[in-house]
Amino acid sequence: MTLRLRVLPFSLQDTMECGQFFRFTRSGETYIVQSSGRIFSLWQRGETLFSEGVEEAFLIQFFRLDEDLDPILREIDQDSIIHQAIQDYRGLRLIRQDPWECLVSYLCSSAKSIPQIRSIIEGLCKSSGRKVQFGNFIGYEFPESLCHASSSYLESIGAGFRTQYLIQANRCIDRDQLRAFRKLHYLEAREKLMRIPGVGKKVADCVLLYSLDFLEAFPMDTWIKKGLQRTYFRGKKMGEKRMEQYVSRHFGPFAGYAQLYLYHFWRRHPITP
DNA sequence: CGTCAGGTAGCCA
DNA sequence: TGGCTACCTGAC
Repeated sequence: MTLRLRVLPFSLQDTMECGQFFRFTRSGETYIVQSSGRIFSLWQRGETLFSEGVEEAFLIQFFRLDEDLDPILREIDQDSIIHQAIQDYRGLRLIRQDPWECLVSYLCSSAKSIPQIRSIIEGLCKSSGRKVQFGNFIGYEFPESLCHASSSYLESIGAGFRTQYLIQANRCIDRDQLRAFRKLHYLEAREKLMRIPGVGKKVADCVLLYSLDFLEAFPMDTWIKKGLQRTYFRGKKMGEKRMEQYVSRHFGPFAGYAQLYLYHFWRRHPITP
């Protein structure tokens, strides 16, 4: 059965391909997505989002469709650069990921390109064994636990030094504990996440923003750093601390959305120093 | 063959 | 706080 939803503003392509989420494959105009134990397809025509294999309520929480995007964009629209990004990618939305899947994904992300991250994650999923089919597409479910993944297996799929992060994180945290962080204040939740081996500021902020509804989190990756330095600080060297304070004050409580737009923008218009 | 990558942790000034 | 390095590994 095909589901149709009218959504405005919404850009499926930017939302899927901006780098926040890894578990999808695209064929033509259609995306096959795996998240939270589901597998479903998505495509967009004009203002209508079509979907098969998933219920409406899930899509609404997945794409945060219950959140009115326009007022948020108005609020972060504080300068000409973000203004440009908003013009270009209006409808780019934050995806609400499963916290465990999100943590594991971003633990794999350090010093890896997106295709490499995806390949590690796919390897992990294959090891969990549970095969799922959707039309002609064969996928594998995200492992609930990494207890059965040996370190030699993790290395064989290219996890490298992230192997120990995965094994130790798996030992010390689970999905329910991650969910419980929602109740905390941002800095407190961040500090607790950073006690997990392999989780520093950047990964913590990704988990907070992409899966735990902390919209003030602003993951400082190298693209964003370069972009901020070049464009907002005229090439002047800035400490990371000052940059954090700046974006938090400049963009306010929805800074995470600003990060999403700027990141996407700078990846498409690479910074050449 | 060397360098570098969407990061973290550990050590030092 | 700021700065530097090693860490696995594959890509350029």
